[in-house]
Amino acid sequence: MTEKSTTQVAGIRQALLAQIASGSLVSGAKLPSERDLSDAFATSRITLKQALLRLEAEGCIYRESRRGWFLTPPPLSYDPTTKSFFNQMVLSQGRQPATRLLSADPELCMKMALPPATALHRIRRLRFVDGRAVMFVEHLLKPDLFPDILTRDLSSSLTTMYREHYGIHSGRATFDIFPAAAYGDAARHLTVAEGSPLLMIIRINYDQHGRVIDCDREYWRHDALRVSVDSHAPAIV
Amino acid sequence: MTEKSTTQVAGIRQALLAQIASGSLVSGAKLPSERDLSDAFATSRITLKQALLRLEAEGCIYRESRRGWFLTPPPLSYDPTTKSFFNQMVLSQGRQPATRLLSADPELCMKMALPPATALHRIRRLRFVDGRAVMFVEHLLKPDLFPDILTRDLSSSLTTMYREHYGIHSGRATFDIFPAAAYGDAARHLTVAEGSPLLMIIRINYDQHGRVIDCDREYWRHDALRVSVDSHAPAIV
DNA sequence: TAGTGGTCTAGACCACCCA
DNA sequence: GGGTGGTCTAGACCACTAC
Repeated sequence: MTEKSTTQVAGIRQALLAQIASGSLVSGAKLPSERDLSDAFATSRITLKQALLRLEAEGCIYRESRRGWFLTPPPLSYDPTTKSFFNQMVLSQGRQPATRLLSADPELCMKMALPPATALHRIRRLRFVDGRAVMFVEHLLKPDLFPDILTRDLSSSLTTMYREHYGIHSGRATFDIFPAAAYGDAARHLTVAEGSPLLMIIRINYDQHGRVIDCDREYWRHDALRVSVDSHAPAIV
Repeated sequence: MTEKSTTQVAGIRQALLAQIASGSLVSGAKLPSERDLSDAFATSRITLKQALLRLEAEGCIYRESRRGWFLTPPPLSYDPTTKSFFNQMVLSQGRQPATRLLSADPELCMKMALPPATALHRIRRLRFVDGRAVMFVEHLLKPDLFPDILTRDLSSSLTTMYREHYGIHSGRATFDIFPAAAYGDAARHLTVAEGSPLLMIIRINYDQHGRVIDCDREYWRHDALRVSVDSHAPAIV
């Protein structure tokens, strides 16, 4: 309104947005290379990249490290107040979920609200929507609740396994949701550049008796979801 | 873990983090200028700036446009399921809230789930915590519910005014929370660079009868809050 | 091996803030 | 008016991907 997009970066951003809106690029499509784009806009690669970084921050495009830039698919809707977890949530929105097990180890860990150096199991998984890696997750479990779990098939639903093999039902959960940045393993597995913005969700699950079951640390591509919450009136309902 | 911080940017980031952790910089303190820092690390200003941008993405530091870089104060905790709004929320966490009215106009607007070109009131405000501008908000009201509201003191709590002057009580609300980027007025009022990451919250408020009261579009500095949700088990299960 | 993005240099000018 | 961050240039080499 006040700024009439006088800078080059803003102008390039607008031009790319127009191309996207015109439908010449479709969801998931790959953009031309940075060098080709900087030639096309008669600017330096750094300036062109700044425009791409802005569009990335807006969630219009994303990159896979060293592979290129792509149009972002529509985001998932994530409602923490429902008990629908990943597979069910993705399927109910007409998308295709997949999960890859990365590692599963016993580990000393000082996270969660537990005595220091409590022995925990750490399961790390990568979750996909329509073939795109959107979430890297670490599950931290209390081993005494889940004997032999590390020998089972850990690429399927953990919630279902808790219920069917261990008689543990998910009840309450608490969520902490905040923007963060990608580093190390999370960045590599999400094929995201170091320092890219992420949306982090830390979730603590409780069973039907109010005991802590496990803690999930979810690293989401920042453009992959919208969190939707409906605060029902506390009345009769 | 796998990456041993081989890049300059990663090394500078680590060094700055160490300085911050050592307490040589305190919350709210201003960092040295980019030129001084790039001299100190014997690198170019662009490279140094990339390290600052990463720390910004992590929420460790923030900038005020053309004024410099500062240490980020602790974030607020934001619970959408409570009915505690801005002033109350900030005070309850031992911080100091403030609000500045930016504008209040009638406007044709096609947002919310309303017939197109519905006449609405648009109130724009800037909200502060401990003197730092953390949220730019647009309130869109249905004018027939709030006669003469544009003539009142709009820098105080709207919720209280709804209740005391119009007999309208807030009931249910829905929230849509997602990362976005700063542009135009939002960027300028938050003294944030164009394209900086934001956390956006779109909130629709309903009254005690289930009617839409208003719609808030909140643009938060991405490092200023954590969203906390407790999904209570739905009754007996 | 060719092409991609990731990183980096050593400068430059401009717009704005503050004393 | 001096210092700040915001923007921009015209190159360069490296690490990795895809073929």
